[in-house]
Amino acid sequence: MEYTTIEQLNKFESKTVELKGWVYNKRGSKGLFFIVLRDGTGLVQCVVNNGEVNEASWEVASSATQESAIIVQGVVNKDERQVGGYELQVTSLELVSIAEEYAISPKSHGVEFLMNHRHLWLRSRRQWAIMRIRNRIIMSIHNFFQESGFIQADAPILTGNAVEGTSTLFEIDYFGDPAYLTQSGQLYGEAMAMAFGKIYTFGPTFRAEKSKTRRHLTEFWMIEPEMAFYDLAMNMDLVEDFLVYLVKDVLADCSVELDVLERDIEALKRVEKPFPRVHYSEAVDLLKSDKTWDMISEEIAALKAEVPVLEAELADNKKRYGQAKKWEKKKIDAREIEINQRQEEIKESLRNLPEWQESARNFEWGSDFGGSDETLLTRHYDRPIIVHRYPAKIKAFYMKRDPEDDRLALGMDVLAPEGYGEIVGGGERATDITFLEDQIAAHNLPIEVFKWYLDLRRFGSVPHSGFGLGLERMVTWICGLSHVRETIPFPRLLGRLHP
RNA sequence: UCCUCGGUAGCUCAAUGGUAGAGCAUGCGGCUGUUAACCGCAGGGUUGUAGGUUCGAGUCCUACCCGGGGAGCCA
Repeated sequence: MEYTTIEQLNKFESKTVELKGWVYNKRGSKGLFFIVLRDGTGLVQCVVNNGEVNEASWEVASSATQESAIIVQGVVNKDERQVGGYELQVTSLELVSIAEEYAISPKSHGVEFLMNHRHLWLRSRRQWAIMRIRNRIIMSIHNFFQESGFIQADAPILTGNAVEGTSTLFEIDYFGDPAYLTQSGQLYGEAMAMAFGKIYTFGPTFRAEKSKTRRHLTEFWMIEPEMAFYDLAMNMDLVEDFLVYLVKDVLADCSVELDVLERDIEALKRVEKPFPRVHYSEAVDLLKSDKTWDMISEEIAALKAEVPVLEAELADNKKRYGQAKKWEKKKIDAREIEINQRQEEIKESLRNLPEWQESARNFEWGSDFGGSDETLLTRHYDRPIIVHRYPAKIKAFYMKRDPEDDRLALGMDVLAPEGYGEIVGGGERATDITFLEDQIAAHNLPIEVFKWYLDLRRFGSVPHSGFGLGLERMVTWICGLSHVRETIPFPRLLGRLHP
């Protein structure tokens, strides 16, 4: 008998194995129980037959509650109908510990409830799939850079100054002096690139802005490569290769996870080189175009047409309800909830879309794109796009100017498709010390704290570039989720510090 | 900070201003191939808080508290 994990069951067909895990779900009848076992690597249905196990094992099967810990021995059978494709015919069962009444039942729950039980919610199947994909992406990130001659070099988390002077940071007391939790490893990354050539940082990042949206966390993980002797074009080539590489790995290794999440694989398969490269001015024109206006009008019309259809179904269901059998009533009730939720979604979209439409049309050259603008831009394409050369005044002080148009900075953002928006921000850095000194003054930043940074331009200044990838936003997009909060084990959000 | 939507049983949700309900979960009973199993029975409520309007408030009004979504800002 061999102890193994659910993930490895395909190597033990028709053999007897031992599994250790938790009861994910249980159903059964007088002499037969179906226990869905969860061990962290997957799920498997264990069949306990009264006639085939001893009394002690049968007692464990009858008394085990949801999330009770058990050790199961049994024969592995291939069964295509089951989750994971295998089933265990149980020969013996041992109870490790009985679980109290479990809060998260197999039915649906609201966001607040689940967030309050995040420590338990992580055991659920969707969360399992998301965390495994997160893990796969992290591994691929390291592989990509390590294979390409980068070394990982970490930037400090505690800093004495705000990097860009724009964001609101978390302030702490550092032995009597004010200090901040880092909002970016950027400047340190540049120093390390001058030391090692090509580096990447991978660590937590903190933003104290009071953003309450599906794209924001107050604590998130960022990957920031920085490369000496790279210009903007090379930087864009790198980010393109990088993202294609990550998506390919997830598609190759996480088909089960993507399936659990019901992710549209085709959308991910379209993530191929080359990504459209859209000049800021071009993006502004597209945003203000009739094409964008009409696209939204069509969407509004489609949503408006959906309302009477839903209402008709609701009325029809109500009519049938009186005479419906019990199981039909349950179906009607469930459908009613679905319809109500859909109606709320439509209402919200109908509130938002006209505003988006107006704001896109009235967009002024020189402003930064808002969340809705990014969504609208990406809807014109089937894969990520790279928007480059933004107005300098909306970008950080260290951005190099476009030699062909001084109003522009050599920055670039990658916008993910399907409405996911900005996942990468980066660009080519300024090399001229006088320019940087002027910029620091123009941004009202204290020159003293940038003394060390300016040294980088004093001793062998070279063209260099880099970017930052928001891990959680990447995972949200790859998994096709509606909110970043599910992409990190214990999300920190505005108003959320526990558990 | 501002805009917007919401708060009813442990959970998810119903309830033209007129007797607060259902499903799940829990307990008991039935069923040897179930797939969020099913069937029967039972327990379970100060409708977020405080006021107000009314013969009568879950429903209308005011204030506050908590949560969702969005703006600003950003990965």
